[in-house]
Amino acid sequence: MENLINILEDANIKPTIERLSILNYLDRNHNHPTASMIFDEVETKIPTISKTTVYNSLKLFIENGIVTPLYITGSEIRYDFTTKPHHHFFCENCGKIFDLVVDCPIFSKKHFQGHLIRQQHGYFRGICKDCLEKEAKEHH
Amino acid sequence: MENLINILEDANIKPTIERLSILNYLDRNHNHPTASMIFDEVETKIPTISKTTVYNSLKLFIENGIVTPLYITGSEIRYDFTTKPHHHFFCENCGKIFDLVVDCPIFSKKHFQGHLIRQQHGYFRGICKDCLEKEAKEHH
DNA sequence: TCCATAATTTGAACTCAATACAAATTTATA
DNA sequence: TATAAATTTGTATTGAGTTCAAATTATGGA
Repeated sequence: MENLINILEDANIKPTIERLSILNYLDRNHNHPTASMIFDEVETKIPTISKTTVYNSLKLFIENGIVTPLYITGSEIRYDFTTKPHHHFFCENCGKIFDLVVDCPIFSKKHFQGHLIRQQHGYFRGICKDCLEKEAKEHH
Repeated sequence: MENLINILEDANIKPTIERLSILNYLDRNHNHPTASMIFDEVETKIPTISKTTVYNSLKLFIENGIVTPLYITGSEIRYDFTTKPHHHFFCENCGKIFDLVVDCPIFSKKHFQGHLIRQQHGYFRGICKDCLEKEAKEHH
């Protein structure tokens, strides 16, 4: 938790109890949650917290580069505690989003064909390994 | 237009005047439009068309693989007349989405780390070449 | 400690893309 | 032509995300 305070302070964000709790959730859950998922869990610890605070905090985190928004499902934004760049896989069956470590030669470039690159996203859609195996078992 | 009829029939979609008009728009405009942009233009030719028909048609096109939905901006879905796989660049300044031709070694794989791949998306965010040049000119 | 100011949080109202659904219309089939 | 099926339409609804002013909390000086 001390570590999370430092992360916020390094990003010039005052570490309020709400922000810490949200960041703590993201730190413990690398499952690319929605704002609702975050709210539901944090609410059990801070019953007075509002959804607006969750959105406000996430916006702050994004603006300061410690969280990355993922536009993958098309229905809602997923939030990713920014670590090192990686790809994502979205299972159209179970809805889970997995991290994929891909050796991508374009990653890390700051300029490309004259454009300034700030963020890079690679994501795949399909059926995940787990769902494929379950399916195979059912048809046995 | 004859060509578009074939595309729909090959996808087992009855080529109604509404669907043809929507596909015709996507064929003429490779600027990754929103459903609203499509509706606004098609409405000038078919004044009775409804937004629901636009959404229904796009859904049909997607299900049959002739259109790809892009979840890039986070606020609305963009539609891409499916041709060959390519990456996208989203300019955070002007909002335009460009096609990027990238030599990507992962593209075309049908399986990856045990997952079945149906779609692959690579997109970049930043400031586009045009906006960078305008900015440079202003600061002269 | 007290007070004034600033920062943060809250909750209700609102926006808007997308969906649901039943009625109306058009098209296909017997 | 009549009946059924497919398509379109328009209204109502959903729900993630935003707006904004009031309430609360934190900060810093006297």
